[in-house]
Amino acid sequence: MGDRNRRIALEDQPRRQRRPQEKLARILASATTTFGAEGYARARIHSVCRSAGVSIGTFYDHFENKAELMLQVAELASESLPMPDAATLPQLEQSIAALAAAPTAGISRAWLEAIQIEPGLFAASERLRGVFFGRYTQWVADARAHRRIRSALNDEVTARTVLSLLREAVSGAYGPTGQRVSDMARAIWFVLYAE
Amino acid sequence: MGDRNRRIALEDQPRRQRRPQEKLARILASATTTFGAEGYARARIHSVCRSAGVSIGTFYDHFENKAELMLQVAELASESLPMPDAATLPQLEQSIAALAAAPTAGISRAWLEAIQIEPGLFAASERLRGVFFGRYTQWVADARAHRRIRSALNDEVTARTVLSLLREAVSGAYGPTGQRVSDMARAIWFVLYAE
Amino acid sequence: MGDRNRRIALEDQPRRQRRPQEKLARILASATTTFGAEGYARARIHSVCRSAGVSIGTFYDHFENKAELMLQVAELASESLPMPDAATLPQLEQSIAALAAAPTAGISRAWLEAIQIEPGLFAASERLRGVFFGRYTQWVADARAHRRIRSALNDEVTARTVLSLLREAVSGAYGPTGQRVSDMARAIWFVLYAE
Amino acid sequence: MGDRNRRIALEDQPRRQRRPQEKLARILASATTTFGAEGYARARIHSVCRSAGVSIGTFYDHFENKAELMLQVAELASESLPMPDAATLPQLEQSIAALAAAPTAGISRAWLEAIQIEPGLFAASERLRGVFFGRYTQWVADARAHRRIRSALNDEVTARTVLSLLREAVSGAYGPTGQRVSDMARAIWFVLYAE
DNA sequence: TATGAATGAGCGTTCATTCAT
DNA sequence: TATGAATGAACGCTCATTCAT
Repeated sequence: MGDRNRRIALEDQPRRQRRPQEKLARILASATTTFGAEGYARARIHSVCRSAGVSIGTFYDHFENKAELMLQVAELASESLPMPDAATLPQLEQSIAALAAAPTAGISRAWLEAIQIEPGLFAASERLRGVFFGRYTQWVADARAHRRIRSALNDEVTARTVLSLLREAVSGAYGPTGQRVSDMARAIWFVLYAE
Repeated sequence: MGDRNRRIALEDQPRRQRRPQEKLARILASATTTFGAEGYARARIHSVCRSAGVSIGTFYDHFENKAELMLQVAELASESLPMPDAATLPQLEQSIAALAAAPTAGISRAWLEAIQIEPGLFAASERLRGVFFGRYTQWVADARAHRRIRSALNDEVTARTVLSLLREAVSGAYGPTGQRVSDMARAIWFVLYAE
Repeated sequence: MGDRNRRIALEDQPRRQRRPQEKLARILASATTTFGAEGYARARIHSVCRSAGVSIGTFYDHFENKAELMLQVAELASESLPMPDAATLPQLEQSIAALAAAPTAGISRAWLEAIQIEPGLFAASERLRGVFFGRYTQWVADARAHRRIRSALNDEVTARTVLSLLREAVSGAYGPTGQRVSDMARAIWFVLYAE
Repeated sequence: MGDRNRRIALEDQPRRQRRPQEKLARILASATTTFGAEGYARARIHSVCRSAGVSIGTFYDHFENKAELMLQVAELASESLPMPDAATLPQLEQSIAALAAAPTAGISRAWLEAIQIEPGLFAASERLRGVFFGRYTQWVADARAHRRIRSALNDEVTARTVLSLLREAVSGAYGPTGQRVSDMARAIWFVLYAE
């Protein structure tokens, strides 16, 4: 029922009623979900458009091609990605659970897939990598500074480790989400604070 | 005897007309390389067959479809995957470097991609996950037993962490391989042995 | 008076908000260039409008569709097309060079392409053909009368020949323009005046 | 009736019955007709395949893409194009009429369209141009030698003129074919032999 | 009168899979 | 048993045209 009504409702809306800005946002939101759920190659522009309530033509008014959509989705995800709160282990676990439940959860894997397929994404991938590693290295340094930790694992290696474990936590295909998140929270806690 | 000689002669030839068993092996080897390098979706059956020196028809005599090929490749990789040698950090690093250079290096990511795309692979993925986690949990336990370590991180969580970091080491898309391997070796060493 | 001044002021502006008449003229000029350069099918209404400084909506207020634009461009070109000056060979060559440099140069080929694609243009093409052939036959007759030539090639055939060679000269895809123009000027001179 | 039966007949044929060579030939024949009738851009691969009785996949086994098909069609047309017989005016007219009735008649215009659209065809167009001009210049020289003609129009310019007029004759969009062919035959005769 | 965001049919192309030989 | 030519659904993307503002 909801589905049918919704479709009718959308069709009943006059052509220009929804604001342009909103359309772009809806495309990005839809793409985030779709790329996250299906990966890059498998995600179909058609589906992204349909679930955004937007025509294919409109999509191509906003994006050059599929690769550019992926790029914008990845950049949006990277900007809006909050650093997990590592004050206590329960808080860390909660932060990661929130990350895993967010629409951006699968974007990391989709991005890894995309940069392998699309040569044009290479430069951007280098840049995003730098941004991410930099932010996480800082985050590691800050978290440890609070506790005056001197780990055997330096901040850079720890950051790379944390990123890898976060990816496992939020978009791992293996095992029930709860267990995964909990396990990875422990692991991250350990690499952060064990002396 | 003539027959035998002929067979031997044929085996000396670099391609074609070898025994069926060998064809299957060549397909699997070729698929391992191809899936590892290109990922699941991007890999083309055509390419696998060509680089195996086998016709497409022959391929479909041995495998139901692309998914089954992926499954057999994954199972072969899981069986033949040697446990890294974690006696010393340099040895661990060397083991991981060997893993990264092996043809199976990219299979893990290709598998993750495949189980997302092919619904029929779900059951197998559950099974393989069990096998892998079990083997690595045992490996962790053994490694720690040698050193009488009592880590804050239990063996199961450590195993899952190690697997995630190994994946990052061998098929991460980011950064130069040497640095990646070296960093991940340190991280794995740390989660294994820090008390 | 204020009104008048304002209008003048507006005309001084290079773009936008001029009188409707002028918009139509700008569209036609832009379309002439675009069709000439790109051909009919490849030319995009979007580009024509943008380089005319006119919105797509305004365009469709003036023209039913792409075919009608082509028609008006072709008719404008046929009306404004000056007959080459065939008093002397150098003058003929110069006239043709001017034709080749004019924005209308490529219209002939675009028109040929358009009447093949758009069934609705058939009637107009018949009419334009009559106009063209009539004018050129007259031009041939006049040119020959000046010199009291009695060619073995009658005026109608000569006109058709001249038109074909002019098309080759101004929009031939082959060879450098200068050579092409020079060669075709000679050929036209020959079919006009050889007895 | 013929049409229906034909279609059924084709469907009844087993998959591999028609010889491979024949398929390629059928594609080329179909493409020649289609490109000739519709031009390059308007011709649809789909139509070419359907009228060749071949699937799209098969088409792409034989040709890289649409541009390569056009190239092969153009080269085939250029190879098989017989030089018109210019012994007498009636024979010349008959030769041109045969050219106009041949499937290759429209290829010249389609080719001109294609090289404008496809950058990859540029090199080939230069080569084909050289071949054509060379062959026609020789043809002009031979024809004139038979009659010991010394025209005011040199052989190269004449060849270019003849090519332009032949194009007008065989694929001109204007006027009934018979008249067109007859007119152009006269014009060609004139530029060849008038002293 | 003027705008340009929105539409979607239709294009060229790919590739897993089939089956006559 | 082995082959590879053949298939066609499905993809990413274009652009003439419409219509709410």
